Amino acid sequence: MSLEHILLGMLHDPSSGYDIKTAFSEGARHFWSAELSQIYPTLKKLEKRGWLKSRTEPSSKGPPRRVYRRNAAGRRELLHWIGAGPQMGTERFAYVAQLCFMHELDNLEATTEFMLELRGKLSDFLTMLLGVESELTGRGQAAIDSLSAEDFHVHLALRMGIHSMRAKVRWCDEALTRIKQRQQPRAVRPRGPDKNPKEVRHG
Amino acid sequence: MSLEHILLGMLHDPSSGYDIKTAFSEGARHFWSAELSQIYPTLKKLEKRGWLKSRTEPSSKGPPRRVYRRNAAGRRELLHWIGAGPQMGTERFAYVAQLCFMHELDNLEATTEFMLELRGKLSDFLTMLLGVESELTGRGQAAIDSLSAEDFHVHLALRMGIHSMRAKVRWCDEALTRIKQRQQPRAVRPRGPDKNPKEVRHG
DNA sequence: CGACACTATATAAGTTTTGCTATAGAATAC
DNA sequence: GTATTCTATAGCAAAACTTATATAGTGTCG
Repeated sequence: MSLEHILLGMLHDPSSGYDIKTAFSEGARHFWSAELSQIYPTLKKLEKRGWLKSRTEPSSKGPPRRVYRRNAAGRRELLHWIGAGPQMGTERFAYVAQLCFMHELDNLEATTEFMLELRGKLSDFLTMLLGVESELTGRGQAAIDSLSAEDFHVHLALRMGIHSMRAKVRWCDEALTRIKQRQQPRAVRPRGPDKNPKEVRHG
Repeated sequence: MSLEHILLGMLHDPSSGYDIKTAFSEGARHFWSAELSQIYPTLKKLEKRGWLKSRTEPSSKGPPRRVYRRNAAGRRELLHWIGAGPQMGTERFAYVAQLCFMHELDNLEATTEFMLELRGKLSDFLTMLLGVESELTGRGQAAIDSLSAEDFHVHLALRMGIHSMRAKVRWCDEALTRIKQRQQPRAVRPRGPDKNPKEVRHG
């Protein structure tokens, strides 16, 4: 189970279930996410297994917090997990399946609208990730060089989300171009080698 | 539930649970996947709900096949799903979490090894996707222009996987470069504006 | 002909994840 | 002063998903 190990990894610094949920809503969102109703029982399970220790802390702004922290056994388990090599889970993208099936609509306008909406969402996500990056590395290459070992690795991880989102936004643009091209199949091809075109309008 | 709708989408052409599993193992793998033990009960559920019809067919190489096909009600449900706009599920990448936590190891050699192994796996996946693409569009732009509406949309979907995988392979390369840079922090920066370097080895 | 691999369907058992609901103190808005 | 929102924990039901196992016909290799 990956969530168990991800919690172990996050609990180097002590934090509550609520803190972890907050982390998933912010920077960590590009690689994992979980609901509170999954986080709380998992924390309990990990403590029962002897990988975490908890204590209650008074809170200035709400009910008392139960703060968990990883112990030596938990660290051993974490190292075992990351030592087992990259874990490749199944990637699932419902929107790609939706796109696949849009041929049933028999007009490309719906596909265009779909891709535009998707582009907006992906682009918003990219913007968020770039914001997280500039918080981390703000002042250019010099700041990147002086990151702590932890932030260096977090930054590497963040770069994956940025590369991936940028690629997906570009994919949307490519798709929109292909759709336009298909809607006007008789248009001139830019800089084609054919000097005697036969399919051009208004030749 | 997405799997239900994905099965509805795939069952324009009649096929068995086994056929669908095969599709998930091949081209469709870059956007969804499911086990037989999840596919069979879902097909039954969809038939009970009146969205699919099934019949048994004799098979030349094994026990009789139960072949499902979407009906008009199933098509309506599918169109409703794709009309609701892009469904953005939670993306989960255990390997990015693993990378995040590798700072605990206090040496970058493990990180290098990890990224190299990951690069290999991602690159293999990319190769597979490019193979599927060339089966679909083999003979260049002309072949792309003459795709059926269905294959056109499938190709758009496939391009997402290709863009995304390519970006991830590039991310691995970038990460490996950053790691090297960090291991030799005193090396000359290429084409820097500083004409009087102070931190360069061997002058 | 027996072992093995492949095609095909099916179910049981268990895990993982989501969604909804309840409780409750503290801060903020109207 | 009441309503809403934020912080914080907890439990339950249902959905989604995985792993393991069972059955059975068919072809093939030795």
